Amino acid sequence: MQRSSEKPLTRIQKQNISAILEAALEVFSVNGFRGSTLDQIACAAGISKPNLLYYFNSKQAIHVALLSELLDAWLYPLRDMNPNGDAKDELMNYVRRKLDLSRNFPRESRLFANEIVQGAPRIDTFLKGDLKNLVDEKAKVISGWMDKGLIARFDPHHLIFSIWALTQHYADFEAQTSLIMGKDSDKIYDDASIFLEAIFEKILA
Amino acid sequence: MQRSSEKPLTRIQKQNISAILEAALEVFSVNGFRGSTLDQIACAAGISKPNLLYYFNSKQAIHVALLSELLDAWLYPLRDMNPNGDAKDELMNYVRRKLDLSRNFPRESRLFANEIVQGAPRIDTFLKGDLKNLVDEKAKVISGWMDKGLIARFDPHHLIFSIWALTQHYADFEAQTSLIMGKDSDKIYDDASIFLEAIFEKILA
DNA sequence: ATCAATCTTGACTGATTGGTCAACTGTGTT
DNA sequence: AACACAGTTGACCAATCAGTCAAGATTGAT
Repeated sequence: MQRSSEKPLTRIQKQNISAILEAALEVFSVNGFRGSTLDQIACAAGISKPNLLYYFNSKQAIHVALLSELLDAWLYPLRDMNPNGDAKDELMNYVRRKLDLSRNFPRESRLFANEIVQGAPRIDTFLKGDLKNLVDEKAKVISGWMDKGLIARFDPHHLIFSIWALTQHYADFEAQTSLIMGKDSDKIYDDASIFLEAIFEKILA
Repeated sequence: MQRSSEKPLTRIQKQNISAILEAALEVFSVNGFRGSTLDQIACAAGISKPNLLYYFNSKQAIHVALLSELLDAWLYPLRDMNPNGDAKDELMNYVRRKLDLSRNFPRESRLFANEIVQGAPRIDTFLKGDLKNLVDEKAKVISGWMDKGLIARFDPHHLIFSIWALTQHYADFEAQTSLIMGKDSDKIYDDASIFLEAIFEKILA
């Protein structure tokens, strides 16, 4: 089956493809690409391995499909930052939305983290293309806000990186934080939300 | 060969073991545990695979040896934080030392990150044992500083997490930051150092 | 020089895994 | 009912990989 064709999907196709992607996300985000097997994914999706390969031609094809789905959602909150909005509100809102993304989609965050930690072999064109452009653009916006004295002056790129680092940490390193805190991650996110709100309030002031 | 015996190591043993660990660090930190092969490690170490297995009984044994080496170095800067020192200096110093660790030992940081992202299967006893104890102890120290009004009040655990997140990000996500900034990572670390210095100055005030 | 212990490796093995294929079944359209 | 096509799978294959083994090479103490 060629997933590139333009025919509308049948009921069974929709159902199986989404089951496969859900299963693959679960498996890839825990074991990484090389550490995951098609049998695991097929089993988790409730179908046979040949049937899985009927919908996706290769293991890589599944991985690519997952990553491209993810990258859109990933960019959205930053893209949505409004240059004409209130500087501090826009940034605080970005922090909140990014933390919500970690809370609600930790597997996606870990899938992405796995990919970057290992040198981003499959998404470097995305990183130095779409992502770089967007970040450069928003860094300029933030820099403009700093020029007007609406928020404190810092390197805007590193300010963006710090938001990423602080919010993703709770998803990517959840195993660590929850073992150290001895709490389930939902309560940790509640505290994290208060903490991040407070420090960014001070940073931006 | 049993690595548990107490005999002193020969010249050849020292040489080969350190070559193996160096090679394994390089390979594991890029490919993860399951993504790395003994052939890769043996080749990088300049020896044959059976010879590698003469020094370490299994792939896991190499991994465990690397991780335990790493965990000591990992704890050191936090353990070294002096309860009787100047609160702000001690914390700023911890940030600096942690960033230096990322700059000078990015492979170790990525090895650790790989392990945590995948749920910390092999080091959870360390996390909820030694690490938790140390973090709890230092959180109390920080909390004491906050009580005395020496630094601003926050959840001390999350303050520690934020230092980890911000400093490790530059090692673990180096692929991302260097592609977006279009600079080599050494220059990025110079800017990161200035940025982190500035924001923690504001956070702690 | 000898000899025992250490060190080294080519050639294997058994298990796992990504992917194929031919044959079979289910679906929906006429 | 009949038929074309979508969907499904057991059995298989070739490649890869962790780990073994027996035989040979090196080392260093005497």
